[in-house]
Amino acid sequence: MKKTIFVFSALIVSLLVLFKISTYSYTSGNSRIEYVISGIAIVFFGIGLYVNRRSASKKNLEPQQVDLDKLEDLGISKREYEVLVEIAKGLSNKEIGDTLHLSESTVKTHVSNLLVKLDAKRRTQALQRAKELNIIAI
Amino acid sequence: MKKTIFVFSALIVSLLVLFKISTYSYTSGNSRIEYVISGIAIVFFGIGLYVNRRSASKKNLEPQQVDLDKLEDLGISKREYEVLVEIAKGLSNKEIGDTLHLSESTVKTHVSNLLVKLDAKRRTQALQRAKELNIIAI
DNA sequence: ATCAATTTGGTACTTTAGTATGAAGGTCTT
DNA sequence: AAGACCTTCATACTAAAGTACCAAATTGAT
Repeated sequence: MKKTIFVFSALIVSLLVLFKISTYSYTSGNSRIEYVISGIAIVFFGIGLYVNRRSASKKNLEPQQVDLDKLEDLGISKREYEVLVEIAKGLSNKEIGDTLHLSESTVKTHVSNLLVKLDAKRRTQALQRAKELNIIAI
Repeated sequence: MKKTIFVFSALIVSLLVLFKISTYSYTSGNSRIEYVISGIAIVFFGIGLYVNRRSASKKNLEPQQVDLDKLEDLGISKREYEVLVEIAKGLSNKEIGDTLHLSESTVKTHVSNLLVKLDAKRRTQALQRAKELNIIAI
């Protein structure tokens, strides 16, 4: 939350500076108050833009972030999830067994359980469901 | 661009209203100018937030746009691409045939050609390659 | 009109994928 | 310790997926 602290600090400083400017404007000449107000409006409009740009760029990354809480809801175990990730890479059951040091039989068991838990008939459908549920990246 | 028009209209109206308030504040009593300025700051900060929220939600959709020029480079025909899209939805060859009004044989032919053109051994690997090449959404 | 590529479809075959069922060891909780 | 769940693996089977050829109608460009 470093960004939040920075933004709020900037807000407070801007507020103080503008208060002083407005006070100065008042004592020296009133005809410039409109300009000061315009300046304040522009500055805070810019700050509003900046703050949301930060949070927006965050949100662009979040959709590719996995929602690991949903795994518990779906009853998907760690090992099953590991298999799911390898499926997403386009590997066959045999290849998944090699990379995770499992027999093809075990992989098939995990895949079968995944299909039930993801309510899918095929591994491609499982991938599509997993993407919908945000439990795998991209 | 209806949103842009609305936002700028709101900006102009806010500006006019705040100018009148500030003028009134000035003639009736100067002690409230700080409050007016604070109000202006908050309002324009909020407008800045709103404007960026609109444009941010637009940008979230763009990265999932397909790069159709690459299809020519890869030699993937229209029909083959249609089959690829259905594969991404998790459909079986039979189901793809039903939705595209093709026999399962034809779908198999298209899939086989896709696998060669995408340099994949399986349909799941084809999906992963297609995502890498940005030729399918999500 | 001809040639190349696309689209469609078939048969026959091999290879993966997926189901069903059983079993055994490990872990964690009550 | 007993029960529940996870993990591992096996066998036997069915169902898809994928390959290899072949063939014919369609389309697009030269």
